[in-house]
Amino acid sequence: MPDTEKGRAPGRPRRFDAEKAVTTAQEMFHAKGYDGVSLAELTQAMGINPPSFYAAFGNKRGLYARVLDRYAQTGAIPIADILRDDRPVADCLKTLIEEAARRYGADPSAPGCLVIEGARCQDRDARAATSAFHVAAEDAVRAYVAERYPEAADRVTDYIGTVMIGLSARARTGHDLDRLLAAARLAGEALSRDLPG
Amino acid sequence: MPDTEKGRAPGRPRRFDAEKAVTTAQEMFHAKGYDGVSLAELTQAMGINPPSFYAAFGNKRGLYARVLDRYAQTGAIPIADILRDDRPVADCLKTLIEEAARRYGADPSAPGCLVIEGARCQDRDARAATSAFHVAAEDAVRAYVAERYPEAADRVTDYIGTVMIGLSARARTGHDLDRLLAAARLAGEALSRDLPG
DNA sequence: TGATTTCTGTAGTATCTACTACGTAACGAC
DNA sequence: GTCGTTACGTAGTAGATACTACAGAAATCA
Repeated sequence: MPDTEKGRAPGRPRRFDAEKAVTTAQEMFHAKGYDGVSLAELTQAMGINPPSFYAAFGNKRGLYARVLDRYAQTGAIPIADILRDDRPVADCLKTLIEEAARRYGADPSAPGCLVIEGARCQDRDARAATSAFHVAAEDAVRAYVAERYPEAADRVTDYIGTVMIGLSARARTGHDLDRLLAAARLAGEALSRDLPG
Repeated sequence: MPDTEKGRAPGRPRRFDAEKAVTTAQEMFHAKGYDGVSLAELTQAMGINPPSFYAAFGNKRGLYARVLDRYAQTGAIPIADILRDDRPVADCLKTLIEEAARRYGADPSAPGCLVIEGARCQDRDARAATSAFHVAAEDAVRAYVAERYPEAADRVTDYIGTVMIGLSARARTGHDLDRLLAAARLAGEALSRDLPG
């Protein structure tokens, strides 16, 4: 059974790189949002025609799902690495929101969080797709806090979510890294008070 | 010169109440956002046809401008009343964000802040219109803080803005009043720490 | 060599969007 | 009554949207 991986499938070979196209799409969705990017823009940026697009990705939502997967692996905040069991909970949560501020403000051409901003589009399915990622991230935070502060877990998780959404939105309205970081640091003060270490 | 106010203008009288139509539009924009409401939906809800709409409001943005004006007078947070000179700054700012949480979560059919959410639509002109209101509100907060804490004004204003945007977004994703208020109260803790009274 | 499979480009589709041309109806003024 | 003015309903406009039917091209398989 040789060439199981590269045993060229029959049929005319695809002339564009689908992975590269997903990367391009990620940049566009991050820059302008799901609603702000039209299929015509996508296909033009990819250098292909609509039929090739639909053959490769199914539809706009299908491409968006692949973009979200890619973002989760390459662009999203590594929550599990930041929320450590060997350090104070409040410190780790502060690190989390400061890291969010840094990433959201790092690239002015892709401001904010792709997932958070994607949750605000008009397309139901696209919103649902982002929601899954968002819920997973929130659950991770809640479980982390609950382990040492069960009573505070819901409240703190809501607060963290509120701040991160706010930071993402402020990044999108053009606030620079310094201002985002200052706001994140101030937001962290509430955690020191609520989670005495 | 009698009847200057009610000296009926010549021509066929308008058969619909423009003010009531603005109220209807406000509810719709607040419920679904600027992009989420089409002209067809607006005219249908108003019980009129497109030509009557355009004669009365100019275009969709014109109507939105009137909605924003109305919201500023009837639905927005009375910032000037909340930020008092005879009370600690941190207390007033806490009251501000808690009042925001209350209003954003008060009506599930009109969640969040009309201005804040309007700033996230795809139409440039509509965004600019909301931006004016948003900037004015932020300037009021900044000036208030600066009077007694000049060094902290920018940072605190950014933080307040971040939290309020976050609260508005969370209201829109269905969080109830209690959760919004709890997050707002926790957010207020940072102010106590940053603005020692 | 076909036969089969898959991709590609041309050229569309229906539907939605904000917006309007036009003829008529309803008023006040005279 | 007629005139001027304004609002009205009918029926559209152009442009954008996501998406596709179809025929031909380029590969593997027999």
